[in-house]
Amino acid sequence: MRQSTRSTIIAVADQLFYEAGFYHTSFADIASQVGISRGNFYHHFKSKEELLQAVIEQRLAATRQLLSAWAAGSESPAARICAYIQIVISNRTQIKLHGCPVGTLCAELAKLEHPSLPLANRVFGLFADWLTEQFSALGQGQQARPRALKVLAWSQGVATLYNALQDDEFVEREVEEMCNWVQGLAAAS
Amino acid sequence: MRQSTRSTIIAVADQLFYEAGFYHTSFADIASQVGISRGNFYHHFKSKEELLQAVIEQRLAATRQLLSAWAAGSESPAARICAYIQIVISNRTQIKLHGCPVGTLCAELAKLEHPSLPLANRVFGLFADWLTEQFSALGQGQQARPRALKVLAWSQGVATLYNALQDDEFVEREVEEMCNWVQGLAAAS
DNA sequence: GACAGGCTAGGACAATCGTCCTAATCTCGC
DNA sequence: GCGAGATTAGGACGATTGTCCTAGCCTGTC
Repeated sequence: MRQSTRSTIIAVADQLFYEAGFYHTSFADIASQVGISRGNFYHHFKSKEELLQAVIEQRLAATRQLLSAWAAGSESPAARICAYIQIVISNRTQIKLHGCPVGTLCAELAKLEHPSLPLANRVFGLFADWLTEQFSALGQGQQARPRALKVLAWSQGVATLYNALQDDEFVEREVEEMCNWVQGLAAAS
Repeated sequence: MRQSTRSTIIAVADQLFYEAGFYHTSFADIASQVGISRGNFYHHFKSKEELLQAVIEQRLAATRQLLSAWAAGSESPAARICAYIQIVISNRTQIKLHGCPVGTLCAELAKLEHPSLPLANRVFGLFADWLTEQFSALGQGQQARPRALKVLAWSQGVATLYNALQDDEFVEREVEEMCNWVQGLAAAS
């Protein structure tokens, strides 16, 4: 049980930062959900910022693992890109309630002018680089990165609007169109 | 000078809510920028929520005025839709720093589970309805609303990613592609 | 020039925030 | 089973929050 308390704190903080925002989540909230006392925090993290860093680094690690799994699990680059696109569907319940975990955290930290903003933005970087690889493998050449960013921006926009409008058909329609577009690119190459 | 102080407070709060977020903006911040005392607030607004409502209602009024100006200023529906799309370019400096004012406020209020969230979402509704009208005038029929939401989501995604990645070329490229797509729809009808 | 009412400044208020301190408890090698 | 070090609970701290109260100022009317 050495690492357990620390990793539990990170997991709970991760979820609460997502649900309620970083700034709005207090140590009291996290402590009560973890089941530890408020003052005990500073044995594991010397500040709230250090906790945030740990949360983001855990997200980076989880994202790397997810991307590796997608890369290993799908045969074609187009199927891999569609695996990314489908995340909007598979996480729809959470996205409907709290938006995209990556986008909303980066937007909040930007407004707070928080020192960990560059670290948070690296999650976007992981997705962008991975998608760029897939579009390159699809034979898109110089167009690989622009198209990766297009897919990334598309998913952000869909998540934001889904959170606001709560329109299920909108999401399904957009996901289908986007997958069709990717498969069209694959067929043309 | 009857209404002036109240409207000054709203204008300052509007900007600060955008720059730093609603929750992170305190009465002390607003008061010091307006140049009034902190305790004097409650003569104009009986709570922070009432101030937020006034800010959102001012945004709704400003949005209606903007949309009317675009409707009056452009001949074709396609030109009107492109006027919307170009807002990402004309507001690029602010968007680069703080994201989209509409999207970031709605995302924050959703996480706070704030009672004014439905009111904030109505700003999205204004844009969605206006864009739907333009696509209808373009002869899109049943496709008008889906395409309006697509443009709305697109602008949200571009704003979010621009705020995170700070990539100027990305924005210019996306705006150009989106305008070309709209003009293509117009030519086909 | 007295008076009423809109407006303001300044501070008090309880609550909550992140942070820190200390003493008690637990765990484990010897 | 003893002692060192990791872990914990609980509370104190200064600062800040939204809110409220009160005494005074300003403006305009009779």
